[in-house]
Amino acid sequence: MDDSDDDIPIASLTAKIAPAPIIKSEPKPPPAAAPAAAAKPKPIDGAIPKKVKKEVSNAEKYPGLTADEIAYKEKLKEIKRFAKIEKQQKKEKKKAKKEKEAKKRQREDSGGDFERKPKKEKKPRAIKVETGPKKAKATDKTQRLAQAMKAFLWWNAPTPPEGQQWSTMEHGGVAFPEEYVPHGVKMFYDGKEIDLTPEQEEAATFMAGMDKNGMHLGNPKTAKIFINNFFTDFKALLGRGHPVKDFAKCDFKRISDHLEEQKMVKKAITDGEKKMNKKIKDQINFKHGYAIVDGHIEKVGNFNMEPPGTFRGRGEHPKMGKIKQRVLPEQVFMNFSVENAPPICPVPGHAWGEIRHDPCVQWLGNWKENINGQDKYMQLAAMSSFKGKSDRSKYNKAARLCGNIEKIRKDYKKNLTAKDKALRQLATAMWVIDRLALRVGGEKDTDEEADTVGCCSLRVEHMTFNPNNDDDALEVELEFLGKDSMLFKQTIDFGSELYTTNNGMGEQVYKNFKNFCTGKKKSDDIFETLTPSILNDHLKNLMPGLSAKVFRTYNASVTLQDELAKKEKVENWDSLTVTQKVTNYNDANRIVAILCNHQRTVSKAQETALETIQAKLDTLIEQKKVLKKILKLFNKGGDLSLIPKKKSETEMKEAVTKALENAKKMKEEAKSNEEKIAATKADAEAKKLRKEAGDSKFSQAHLWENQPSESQVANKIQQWTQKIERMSMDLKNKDDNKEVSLGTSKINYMDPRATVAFCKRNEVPIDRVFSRTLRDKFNWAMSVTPEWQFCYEIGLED
DNA sequence: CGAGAGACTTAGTAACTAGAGC
DNA sequence: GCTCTAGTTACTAAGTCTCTCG
Repeated sequence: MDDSDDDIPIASLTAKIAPAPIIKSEPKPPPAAAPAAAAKPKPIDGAIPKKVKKEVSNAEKYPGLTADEIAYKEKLKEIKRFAKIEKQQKKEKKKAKKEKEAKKRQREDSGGDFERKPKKEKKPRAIKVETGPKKAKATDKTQRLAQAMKAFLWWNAPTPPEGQQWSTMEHGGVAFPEEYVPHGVKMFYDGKEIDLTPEQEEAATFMAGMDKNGMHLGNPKTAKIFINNFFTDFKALLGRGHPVKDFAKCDFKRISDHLEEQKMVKKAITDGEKKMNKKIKDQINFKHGYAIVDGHIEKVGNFNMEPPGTFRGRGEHPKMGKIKQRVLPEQVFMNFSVENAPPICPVPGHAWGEIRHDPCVQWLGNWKENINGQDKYMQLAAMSSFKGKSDRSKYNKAARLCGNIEKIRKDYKKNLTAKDKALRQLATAMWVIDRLALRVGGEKDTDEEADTVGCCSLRVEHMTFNPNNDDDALEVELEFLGKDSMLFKQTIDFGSELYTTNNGMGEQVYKNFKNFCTGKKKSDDIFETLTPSILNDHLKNLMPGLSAKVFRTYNASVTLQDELAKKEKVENWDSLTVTQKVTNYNDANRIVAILCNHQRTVSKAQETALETIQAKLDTLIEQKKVLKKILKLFNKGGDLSLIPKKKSETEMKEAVTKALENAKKMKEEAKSNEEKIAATKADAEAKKLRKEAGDSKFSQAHLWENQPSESQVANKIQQWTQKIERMSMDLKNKDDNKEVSLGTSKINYMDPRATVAFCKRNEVPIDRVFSRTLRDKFNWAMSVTPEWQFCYEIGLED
């Protein structure tokens, strides 16, 4: 890893550049240079501006070339150097291996009973002389930065002045995506080639890159919206009087093929190039990925400016497909402390739009996107102190709800039967938010956004009374699209024990809903008197700081804790393995995820994978039947020559090896793009062949090349029984969980301290339930005792 | 008081990568 | 040692909630 200080932007930034009140970047290149530069060969990856000093010497080395071309040449050189070193290392390794084998052969040739070389006499171990402190194990810069961040325990540090988030803050600003480099591949209109300007070509390329079977174009309804929006923006780019008028006549096939080819070229990347790319990525990361806040290193969450493209709104978003424009530095605001040097604008000839020094907000950068006119922010990462503090106080607030929940439930229980309709609606909504864990559901403009709802915006059409035609039941089917257009579809039985015992008031809620829906149109609001602010204001009166979303956090955390406690009470709990305990934890997690309606869409690939497992399972079952028949032959003294034999696999194996070797060779030798594409194609073919060979092997795995013995057959039957059992369990698990997303509740809803305490009580390593990033995000929660409980008292900590 | 700006949290999906399994 | 898959991370859309302003 390069440790030169030119890639450390922050600590040395202040020292390196004089503080300037107005931000200006390097002088703008003459406008005529821009299109010319675009036509130049594209650098392999994000071009890192070289030092001025180096540029001068390079300019002498390559007279007549532009800076970009020089940078490109230099990069190529470096890649070649890497490749050379790698080749050399391989050669040496091979040589060493050869020598070792030769020696081995020599020993074997001498009859195997060779005389061992007399062992060299061991030198007496030198007495270590302590020369100073032990040298730390070599670590790379990323690791050292991670250690530095870990060393800062914000929960022990003094807090900034009231209302302020920080006292000093400096950072490297946002990184911008590379300028668009035209590929020159034409689109066709009505069978004819169309010339496009780089800007138009870029837009056409966005469309060409869309997955035809993806979530936008794969669905006829959304595809129509997407294409309409795209084409409107595209036509605006083409200008008035342009021959392109009808989307149906547009053909982007050539461009999509070109994109496919580019992907293949990228796949055929050598190890040297991979290393080079990683190095470049690291450098950008060091430059923009860290901030210094009140003297501590903090990780930045998002420092890459969102690149232009098509807007991918979810569900039936009315604006999906519109072109998301490229954001220029002039549109971006930077926020940092006044005494620090401003981040350098990385785009030559441009400057930041505005400079702020506002310590009351967390954001480092801010810009507006052109689709919905919404603000976007550059912020610190989830593991930072900013996020950690707000996360902890979120969970503590939810814990305080433990001590207030009885009072709140009493309050809405009383109001459920109030004479005032508004009060009854308020109480009913509170019941829904508490018991069904729905979001509050703010008002939405369906011309601008997808039509999704939450509690306050529920409409009559979302409720079906008596869906099962059972007049005695108090059942209601709730069906609507929630956040991210995720379907919520549940039949609520208000008469069930779940909603009637412990002051559940299920029957009353059912009555209220019936009452609120009568005499209304389908498109009318159920709670016409209620808004999120009325609801939240009321909640605030019951408990300071309380809002609707706290109920989701509270319910998720309490549910997790209760479910875990239930599991830990099982008699044989202590004898369970760590893996079994983790499975139990995941089961509890799943209950929370279902409560919060956290879903994921099953992708085509996942669906195919499931089908493959099912097919394999079917094969195994068939094979077991065959094995049983063979065993019968033994038992009944039948003709053993009838036992089917395994066909030779050698030929196929050899073909596969040959194809794979050939593809590898092609990949290594590929220089031009055409060769790289050919290599990737050959590789795909070889892998296909290998898969076929694997399938064929699997289909006769139960057989033998020679006649088996009875015990061999019996053994195999036992093996197959176990295999079938394992595979069906696996399939069932995968099928049950394919649509539930466990991650969201783990990241946002369940108090991490409950998980940490569970792990400590049960000697489950924390990394079995929290990934690296989650452990970093929840670093403040790691020190709790095994007895820790999610309760009112812990909420009083801050 | 309501609308909307502004700030921050919550969310699913696409892309990437580590490590289990052959 | 290599591949494939499951788990993880990056990305950015879509919510909630507070505060200000007219």
